[in-house]
Amino acid sequence: MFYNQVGNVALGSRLRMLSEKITEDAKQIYSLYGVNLKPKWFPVFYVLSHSEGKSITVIANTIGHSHPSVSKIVREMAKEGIVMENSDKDDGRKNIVQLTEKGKEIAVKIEDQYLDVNLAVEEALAQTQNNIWKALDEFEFLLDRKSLLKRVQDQKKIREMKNVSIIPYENKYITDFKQLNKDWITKYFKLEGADNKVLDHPKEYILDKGGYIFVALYKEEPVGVCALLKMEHPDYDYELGKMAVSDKAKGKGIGWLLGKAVVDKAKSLNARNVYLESNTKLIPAITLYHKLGFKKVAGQPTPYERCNIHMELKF
Amino acid sequence: MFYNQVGNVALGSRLRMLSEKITEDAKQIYSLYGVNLKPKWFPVFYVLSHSEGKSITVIANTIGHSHPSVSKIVREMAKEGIVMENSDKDDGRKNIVQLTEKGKEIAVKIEDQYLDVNLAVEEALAQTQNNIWKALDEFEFLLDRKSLLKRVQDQKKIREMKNVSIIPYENKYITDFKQLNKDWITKYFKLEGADNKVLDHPKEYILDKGGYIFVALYKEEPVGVCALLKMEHPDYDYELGKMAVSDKAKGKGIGWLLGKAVVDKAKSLNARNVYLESNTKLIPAITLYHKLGFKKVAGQPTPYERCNIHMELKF
DNA sequence: ATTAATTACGTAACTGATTACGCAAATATA
DNA sequence: TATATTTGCGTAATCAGTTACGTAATTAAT
Repeated sequence: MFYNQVGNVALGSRLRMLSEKITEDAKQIYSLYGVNLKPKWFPVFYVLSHSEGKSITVIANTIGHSHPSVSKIVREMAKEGIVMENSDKDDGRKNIVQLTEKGKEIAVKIEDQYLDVNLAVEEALAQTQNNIWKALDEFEFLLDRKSLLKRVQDQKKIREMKNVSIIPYENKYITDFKQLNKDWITKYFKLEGADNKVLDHPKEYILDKGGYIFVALYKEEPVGVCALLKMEHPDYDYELGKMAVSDKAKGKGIGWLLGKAVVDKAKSLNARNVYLESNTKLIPAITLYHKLGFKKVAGQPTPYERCNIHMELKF
Repeated sequence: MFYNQVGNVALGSRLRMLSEKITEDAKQIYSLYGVNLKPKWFPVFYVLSHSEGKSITVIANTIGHSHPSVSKIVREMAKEGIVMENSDKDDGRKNIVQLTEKGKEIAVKIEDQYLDVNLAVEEALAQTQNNIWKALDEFEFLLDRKSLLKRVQDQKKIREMKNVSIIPYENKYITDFKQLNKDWITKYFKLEGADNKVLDHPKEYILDKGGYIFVALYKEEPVGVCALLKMEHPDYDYELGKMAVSDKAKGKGIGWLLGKAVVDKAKSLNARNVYLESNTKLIPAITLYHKLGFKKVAGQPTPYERCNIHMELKF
């Protein structure tokens, strides 16, 4: 069968098809019992047969339909004399729907049908290994906790992370190092003197001073950079800085991989800690730093105007 | 949740709702991958990406849609430049659809999406006790073997049989005995002299001669009758006759219960066999006699014109 | 006490499927 | 070879739901 071959991508279509098949039979089942109800009326009818009048939106919410859907169904049922509509005395907007005498007669007649359908389905399900009701319950529970979309997004990220490699800086990446940083800085702030100095001469200002730079490649193309800078400070040994990830490569976990590489490097150098400066406007960056284990600390003097938050990761 | 409360009657609705939820997410998943496909196009797209051109009906049959549905989908996809249509050289009626270059590019792009969706769903399903795919397989298999309608019908019959009681004839049923028989005879044939004799005087012509009559009550109301008549014949001991079931009580297994009662009575009387006469036009009756164990035999002389088949049950 | 926001619900338009129907091409039959 | 039947597929109408939007009634805020 086609849907077994296609795989999980087509679960939606398959569910719809089974649903149609069942509804088709349902139509005939109603006529079998001489009950003049359309299958689509059933959820509304059921709600009303267990209560003394409910408003349109209340019905819609309990059965999980939109209110126009209920509105239409109620009108059809009213035409058949199964329900009657009255506006609420206290709230003129509300349309209170309840079963007529005829409707109540149907409610009695239909009891046998409930019994038979329940037994028929139960008997069938008893023969299965995987109970479809329970399967639906479980699957809906899982989707409630985390939507299909989110699950696929996560899977995408995991797969794409495999195409990302973090390598040590080489001189050929000098323009990428500058451009990637320039891009994000100018997007949110403006380039400062200190930026130009470091971005134009990474060797002199970072590497030669005992620092390190990492480059993230996505399918061999440089899409992110991050530096570990040596600090001359009594309390701090290293600083994480110049982290930049290209916009088109966002959402692949590249920032996390770069941060991890820098932190791991610092650890391997027996650093006591890593320090960093950022701006609270950069919410995704701050979130990332938290994930990496950084905590907010009181500020240090900094040459950068844009900096308004200071963080530290203690080993 | 509503649908758990309602029970099996609403399985169709519930499946549809989950299907909608999934399709909703699917829409966003496509855009996540920059693939310009509507979810509803997917089955058609999938078929085409695995073949070199197929006709509308062939696609419709493989994906289990109606052909107008495929026709519309193809037109939409053609408008987007994803597929192209050409009429078949050998058969001018056929519209052969295949992917364009653009379509093939999408087919490549979408591969990653297949992978991610599959893994995402599989990961979710791994956490369930009742696998929804397997549940669907099993349930569809069961429905293929016996439709939901048939299952409910059977259940209805079983329940209604419980409301049927088979009791010995009493004089107060004399009009029912006559009317029920008259109804079916005049519906298919015409009343004969022999009929009137027996129907007007059951005591004289049946009971006093060593025969028996049974009455079927449905909810205390007489809805069927059947007689076991003593025969004066070297080969046959008893005859099953005057079986009648009211139209409004058909499909409740009443005929079977009456037949069973008569046959059991004959057995308890140490009869060697039971004989009967009928007409091949009465297909449900003949089927019932077969179910009770009667077999066709060569005819005996009979006072009834309508009789064209003779059957015997040997103990 | 106004004014603004929210709520209830009806109408209209849209969506993704279906069945019904009709025409033309191909195939079977007399 | 002419006619009847079957097949392929497009168009139209329908169905069961949706979203979008407008209006009136109620409730909240100034």
